[in-house]
Amino acid sequence: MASSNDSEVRNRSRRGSGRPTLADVAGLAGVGSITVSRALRDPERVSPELRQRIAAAVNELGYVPNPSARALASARADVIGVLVPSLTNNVFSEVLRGIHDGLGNCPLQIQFGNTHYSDEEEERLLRVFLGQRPSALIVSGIDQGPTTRQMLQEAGCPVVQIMEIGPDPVDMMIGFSHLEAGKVVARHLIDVGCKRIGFLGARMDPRSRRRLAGYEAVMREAERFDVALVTTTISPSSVSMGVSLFHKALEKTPDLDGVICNNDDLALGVLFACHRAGLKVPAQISIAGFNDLEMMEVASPSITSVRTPRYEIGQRAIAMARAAIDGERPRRAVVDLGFELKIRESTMRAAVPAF
Amino acid sequence: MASSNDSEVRNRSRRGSGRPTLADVAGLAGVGSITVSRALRDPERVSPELRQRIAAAVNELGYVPNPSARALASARADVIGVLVPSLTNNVFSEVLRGIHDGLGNCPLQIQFGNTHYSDEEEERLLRVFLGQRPSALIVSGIDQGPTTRQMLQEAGCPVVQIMEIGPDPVDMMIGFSHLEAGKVVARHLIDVGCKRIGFLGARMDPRSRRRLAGYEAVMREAERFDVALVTTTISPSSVSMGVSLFHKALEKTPDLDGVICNNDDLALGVLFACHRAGLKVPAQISIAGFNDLEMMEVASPSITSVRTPRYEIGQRAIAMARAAIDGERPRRAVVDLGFELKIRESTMRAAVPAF
DNA sequence: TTGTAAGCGTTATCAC
DNA sequence: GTGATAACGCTTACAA
Repeated sequence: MASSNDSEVRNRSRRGSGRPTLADVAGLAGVGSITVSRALRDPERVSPELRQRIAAAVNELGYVPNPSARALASARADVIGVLVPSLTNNVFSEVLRGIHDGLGNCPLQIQFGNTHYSDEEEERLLRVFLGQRPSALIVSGIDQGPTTRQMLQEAGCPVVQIMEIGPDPVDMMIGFSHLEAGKVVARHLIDVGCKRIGFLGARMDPRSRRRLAGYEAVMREAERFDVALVTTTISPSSVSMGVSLFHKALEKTPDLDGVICNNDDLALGVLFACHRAGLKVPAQISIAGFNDLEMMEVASPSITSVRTPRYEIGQRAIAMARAAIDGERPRRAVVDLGFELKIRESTMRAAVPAF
Repeated sequence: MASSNDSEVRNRSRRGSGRPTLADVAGLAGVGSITVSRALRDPERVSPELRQRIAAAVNELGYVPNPSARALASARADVIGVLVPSLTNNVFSEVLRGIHDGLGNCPLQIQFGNTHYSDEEEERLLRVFLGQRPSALIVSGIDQGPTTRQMLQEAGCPVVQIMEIGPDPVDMMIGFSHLEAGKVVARHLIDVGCKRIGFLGARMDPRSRRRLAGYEAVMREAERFDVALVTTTISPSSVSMGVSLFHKALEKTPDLDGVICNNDDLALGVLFACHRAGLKVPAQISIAGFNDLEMMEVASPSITSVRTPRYEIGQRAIAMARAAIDGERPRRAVVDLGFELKIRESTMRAAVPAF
């Protein structure tokens, strides 16, 4: 009998879930429970023979490890906390999909939090997450408030900021430059000969504002900027919001011949509004969106948009986090995944000479 | 000194996270740690005076409870496991949003799993979730495999099946009848005078199939059913898939004058395809979708669809789970949230006499 | 109402 | 390579 008193102790116990424990497996396999623990976590460190006996016992008992006990004993949970600002926005559903897929079948769990674009909520959720001693944290954006930022810095685990890049990462960053993206779209509309290029934006979170800043910079440089061309709202983005923003814009600037939308929902709304109003796209007005949702390519006309690497951001954020957890730590790494302007029918008109 | 040796023990400790514990709070407040535990979980059971001293100590120390320790000691985690088949599909993002919002700020955590429409994956994830001893489980659909169903039955916690209703709930159910929804749309297109009504479907998960069955039943009853009218694929749904399914359907049945789409993505694709082909909607062809995404109402023409209570399903599923956790158990409850046909321009043509 | 004692199931530590 | 022992931080059971 190699068995210690592990299992006897268990028999006397008054509480418990009734499910098999490490000690039960150990008893059945005739080894100490710590050996079972090792065999499960790092099989290399246990002799092949015991390894097999243990595997058999695990199978017979249908043993499933208790993650709470593991977390308590090791002072760290196999959980990655993920904070996103929205679940409605399909941009973030694709990020989440990338995160899930990036996980593969490694034994890490994802814990989501929806901040609803609120700094206070982000701080609150972070506090909750930190209470679990997560293995890593993934947060959206680079504009955390001072308290949140400090909490992240003192989190004691890898932190990945996603969606955007900037000069001063808490730890790691992965995304692209929204300012540049805004510039590229604006330049494109100027190149195809648009004179009065409007900007439509909803939500206007920090990333939206930076895309707007890119637009404004290019427009000023071309001496075409006009505040009346910018129409925004802090309300959430939607296709119908695209319709109403477009109507507002037309009221202010009836001579509009190009519209840059802060995302594809708005662009689709503008397209529908043009259909209804009998405006020819792109002959009378050009439309550009942002994110390049799948539908942009098959819309009629197809809509120019900026392809953003949403899925990749999620997937690689997890990869970076896992690498950091495993000790391969290129800390303070900033990864620029770039973006790609997809030029489509909605902006394909012959360039018009400047005068 | 009311303090026991709690804190002294802690000082000798060799492990630990360095973060304040219940015992530290107890020491500072001059009470036993169990009193702090009670004060935190059920303030009513502690005298106002101690309650206040404890609150002060918690604040001073910045104490955050350790959920692993709690879960281990109480043999149950404050976690609700949620299994959905997809994160891409915006139907489920709205369910998730409802779930999050239904939670409010109660101290329950959500653990998501994405089954990717796979029974095996569902079973695997369920096994993982069960290992955490969740407080409740929410699963999508009513077609779990036998193993999964048995695991759910033996889970020992409330189980809510969502999205659909059926005769034999594991525990609780909330959703609506997809068969009826399919029937209602088919009847509507017949009512507006369509003769050759096609059905377009992607993914074809069990709910899709039941909507198709509803369509087929009504079409047979009207003696208009024709297998050539049904065009489906097991590939995921998308707007571009709507375009290609529509092309396929037109090849088989060029006399198509109505299209019922299994969801709104497909319907949007059909609308775009009609635009490109110069087909007038609804004059030459009627289009109906499913789910009533926000964009259906502002599309041009606006698209008839079936409004489904996705957000409500999520929200009420959580409410039901919470009620059951709290012991108010109307077990084996089936809640039918219904649906609503939204008739819009895409099917608004004068009814044509039968001959 | 409050406290004591004894676990919950696992892992870190150190000895063999 | 393997094991006994003592935590990990909290809650249940029972006593006062």
